[in-house]
Amino acid sequence: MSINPDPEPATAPSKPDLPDDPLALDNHLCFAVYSTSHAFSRLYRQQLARLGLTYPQYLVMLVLWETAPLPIKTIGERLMLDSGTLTPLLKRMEATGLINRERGSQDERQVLVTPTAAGLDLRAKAVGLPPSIACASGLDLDTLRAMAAKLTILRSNLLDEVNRE
Amino acid sequence: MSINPDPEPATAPSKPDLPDDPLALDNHLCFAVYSTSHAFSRLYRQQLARLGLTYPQYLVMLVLWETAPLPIKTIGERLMLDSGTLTPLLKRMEATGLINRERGSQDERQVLVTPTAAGLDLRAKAVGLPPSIACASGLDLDTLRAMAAKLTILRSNLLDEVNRE
DNA sequence: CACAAAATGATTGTGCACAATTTAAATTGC
DNA sequence: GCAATTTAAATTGTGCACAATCATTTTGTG
Repeated sequence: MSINPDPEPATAPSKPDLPDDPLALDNHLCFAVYSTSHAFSRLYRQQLARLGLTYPQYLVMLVLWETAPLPIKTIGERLMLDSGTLTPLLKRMEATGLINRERGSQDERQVLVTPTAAGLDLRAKAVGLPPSIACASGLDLDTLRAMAAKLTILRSNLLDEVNRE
Repeated sequence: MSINPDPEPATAPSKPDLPDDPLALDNHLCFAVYSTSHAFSRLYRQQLARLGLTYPQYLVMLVLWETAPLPIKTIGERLMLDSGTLTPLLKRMEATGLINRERGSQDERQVLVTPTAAGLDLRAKAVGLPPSIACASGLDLDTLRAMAAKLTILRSNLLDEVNRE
């Protein structure tokens, strides 16, 4: 980590006792990502309330609006979530009438997830969200695009390391 | 959102049916942040296992290694977490012997959190982590610093919007 | 064909996050 | 001086995340 924007002023640091401490919270990129993720989640919670969706449920709908039906496995690969997360989440979405779940006919192991008519209708109410959030971000589209691209590279590198054990 | 790096190639888009769909998952910066946060969490889970810490517990220790004792309120402001998250988390940390919790003497509402000797000793085992994670990120320090700075601005803008209702 | 290995989800258990409410203590306003 | 308000934590309830494990089905190989 060690993300300290100050080039060691040596005279008037904001934290005199920790001029360039790698263990300082503010030097942790992971915390910037973690806390920004929570900030997104809170803003989406407000915006998604009227759609009756949580943020992870919104992500599932994004995937299903692109392609459907899909097995849970594919949804999990797309969102990087496992069955321990998705099985109960999808059961809640089925209970609220947004999706249907049924075993695949040619492969009985799979559970195919399909949006209901209500789930498809929700898309029209969701189209206003991305522009609204982009506006709230206060950053221009080029900056947002550049951040997403760098984060995707970072994520890929981190996951490579995780899988290297 | 609308984070599409392609300037509308019109001829060979990677997703022919969704050339520049604002509702496409890959156009959501929030998902890049969300999934990168999970990737960090998984890598830290591996690295922190030998310290007996979860990632949020590690963040609490970072705060306490900077300043202690601290009331729960201050820890929550620093990490942007509320008492509903911190109270049980700190109780678990007390149970594992990393911190002590005691009511403040001058203000009986407060619970002051202090690292134990074991909690302070853990710092020596944690110093290797930030460089290890920075290496795993595969990005140079300037890039990491720049990302953290932009995320901090983004987070601030998002939270302003949340509090504007 | 048989049968071991792999793939797909479901289940179980732990630990965050957070909204909403409650309790108790401190502060304020009159 | 004391009721009304504010503040700090705790509690309650819901919903992710994820490791570990299990059951079922499919597939690969002799």
